[in-house]
Amino acid sequence: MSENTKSATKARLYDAFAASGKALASGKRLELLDLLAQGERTVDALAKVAGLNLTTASAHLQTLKQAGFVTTRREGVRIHYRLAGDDVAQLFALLRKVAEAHRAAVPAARDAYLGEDTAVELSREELRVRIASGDVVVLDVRPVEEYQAGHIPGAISIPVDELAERTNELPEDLEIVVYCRGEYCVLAYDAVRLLTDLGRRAIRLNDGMLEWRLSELPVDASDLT
Amino acid sequence: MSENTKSATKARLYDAFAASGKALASGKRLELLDLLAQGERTVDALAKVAGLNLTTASAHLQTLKQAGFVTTRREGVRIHYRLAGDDVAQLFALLRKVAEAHRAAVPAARDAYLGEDTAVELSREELRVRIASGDVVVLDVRPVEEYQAGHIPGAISIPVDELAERTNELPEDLEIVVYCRGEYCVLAYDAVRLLTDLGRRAIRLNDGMLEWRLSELPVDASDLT
DNA sequence: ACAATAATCCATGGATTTATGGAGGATGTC
DNA sequence: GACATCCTCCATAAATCCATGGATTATTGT
Repeated sequence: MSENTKSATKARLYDAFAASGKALASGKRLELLDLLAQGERTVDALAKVAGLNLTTASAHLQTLKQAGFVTTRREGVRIHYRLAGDDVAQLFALLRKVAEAHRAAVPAARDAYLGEDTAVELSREELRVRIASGDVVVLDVRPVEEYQAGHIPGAISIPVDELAERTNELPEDLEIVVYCRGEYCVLAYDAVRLLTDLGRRAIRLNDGMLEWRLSELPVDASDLT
Repeated sequence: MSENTKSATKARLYDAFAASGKALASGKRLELLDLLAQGERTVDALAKVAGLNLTTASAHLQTLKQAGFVTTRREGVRIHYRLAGDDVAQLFALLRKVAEAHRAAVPAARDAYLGEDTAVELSREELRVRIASGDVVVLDVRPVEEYQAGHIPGAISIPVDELAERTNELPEDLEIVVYCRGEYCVLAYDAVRLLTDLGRRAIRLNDGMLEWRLSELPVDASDLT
């Protein structure tokens, strides 16, 4: 192999890796990955939740598919996208972690979005202990589909936008541990603020379903729809 | 916070992550990361090794710096770049792993570059056992600077382009275990082919220094400049 | 102060990417 | 078969990225 061919094939290999890197180079695509990490979804549903034009969403999903991050499954007239594997979720989580650790802009953007919440949080391990001892109730505030696709065993599902009128479904004497998609998901922050304002004892889980799944803790799924 | 502001701050957070993702979106930048994972280097040195115009290399390094992946240190007239942390190397390694697992183009490009080598390889654990039993010699074929920045304890340094005229430095009776930068580094492949042609018993370590470091195995460094 | 070296900054043209309408393909319903 | 639905493909204009040459800044040596 000549030196020229060699450096050309080398470039091709790095470019092949970069093709996957490119898929991580757009905020919208990361948002789609974040949603897909919760379970599979149709193009239409993803577009709506992410606030994207259908065509644009489809194009981004094609890019993710090219990168090998997602796979598709046709069911009748609609196409369901899902993550190609746990390693993809892991890569996504690590990208966020590294970015937060080394870029000042990230914590700033994070606080602007989530609210600069110094409130106490519970770690996964603490939560498991307290579930076992039975002195807490676990609340999942994600949309119902995501709860059905997989949730912490024993968790109650009340999507955050229904929470105000459904607080009566929560026992009054127990502390409420709230979680949602992951470390940067706003839903649990909002829910804790709402519950606290209503005089309930509510606390946030450190992170969310993404990290729970990645640490290989048990996950329950509903058979409904 | 209004719904509009909220979705704007949400977009800003995802875009902040994507800014780091963008740094992974170019083959040249990945090549620079790969080099930096071996130890710090000046802009000029990086440009030469990666075959880049100085200006272009500098621009790519700025991008990596913006992403938080590298930091700089000035020493007199030159500026040394280095990885911002082990987590960056980990992210890089995971990107490659995920890309290889889910994109057919990657294994193809890999074989084209490295040669479709079905030869036997040694895992890190096997190597540690055989080092302990003393029936192998470990050979580092990376450039000397990289060896000096950190190598497997006990390894001999002979850069691959000096290997042909320096084989006499290797003991004749022992099997030679060769390693270089990492899983996709061509140097050890070339070295094993060369040594085998010369009638030596040579075998490749599974991967290289990158993975050795990430698995927190002991690393030696020379004090020589 | 002056020159030399290393790296960054700036301007530019060419290639890619992104968002978005509109056309077209696949599937299911009537 | 006609039609509706969901999604992808195509064309296009705006924005961004990439490589490169020339100017500029920071540091060291004379």
